[in-house]
Amino acid sequence: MPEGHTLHRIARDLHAAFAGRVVSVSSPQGRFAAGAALLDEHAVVEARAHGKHLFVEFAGERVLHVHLGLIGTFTIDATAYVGERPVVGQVRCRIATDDHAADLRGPITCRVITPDEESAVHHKLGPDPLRDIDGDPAWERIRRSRKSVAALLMEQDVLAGIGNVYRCEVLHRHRINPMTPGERLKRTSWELIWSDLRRLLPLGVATGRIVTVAHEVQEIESALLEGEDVHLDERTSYVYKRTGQQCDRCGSVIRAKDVAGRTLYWCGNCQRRS
DNA sequence: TAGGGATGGGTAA
DNA sequence: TACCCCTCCCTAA
Repeated sequence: MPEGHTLHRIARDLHAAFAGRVVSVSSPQGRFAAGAALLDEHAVVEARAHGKHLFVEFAGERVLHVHLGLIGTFTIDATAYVGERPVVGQVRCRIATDDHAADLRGPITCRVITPDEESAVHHKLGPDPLRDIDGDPAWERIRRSRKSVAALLMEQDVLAGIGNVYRCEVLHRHRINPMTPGERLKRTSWELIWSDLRRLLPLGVATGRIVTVAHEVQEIESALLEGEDVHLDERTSYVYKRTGQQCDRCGSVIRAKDVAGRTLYWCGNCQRRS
């Protein structure tokens, strides 16, 4: 679930449900009881995301900082009735009003921080395609590194919000060899990557899914332009989790390799650009 | 129906 | 490098 688009979508939904409202905050599971007590019966000012980090600002200079990790989820639902909503599973934190309930499960980070501490988190993150127009700070890091572009795209202090799916897919979309060292990546290649991520991530926010295949990208973009609801039943990718299948573009067999503990998928035949 | 792997990343060893 | 968070989805039976 959680690459950057997921967190921005959650921030958007939390903001719509709770901004300007006094909320109840609890920890049904118990592990966040002390933090919840600091936020309970305070007003939500704003919810925002930077990369995979989520911040919910409350009145009184208190900020809820959440990172979902690999398995965390944060669901926001309109409640059909007033009152206590049944707790299902291990709910670390619940934010609720009379008409909405948001349940956080399985996060790697859930803590209350100060605005200064939030600034420190932002400071450690690279530019986020959903938040920043200028990607050059990432390029300055990449062009000085001997690590592969595949590794660099995953480093959150280089570029914030990109995970394994977007990195594999964006490199395939532009025929870039994932093993190219950052210092040998062409500036034009970087510009293609950055502008493409700026295009693709908002589609992820809008649909709640990672969309990278051209005909789906176009379908969703035109639907959004028309203000229509977007409906996608098929889950497709060019290379992600397609080991052994044929590359749509050249017919070669898609390969997989563990790169720094994560599975990189790519086509060794048509991804040759640097 | 059970079991394993993953769209992450910090910390301990 | 191993473990943890303990969810969700997919596959094998």
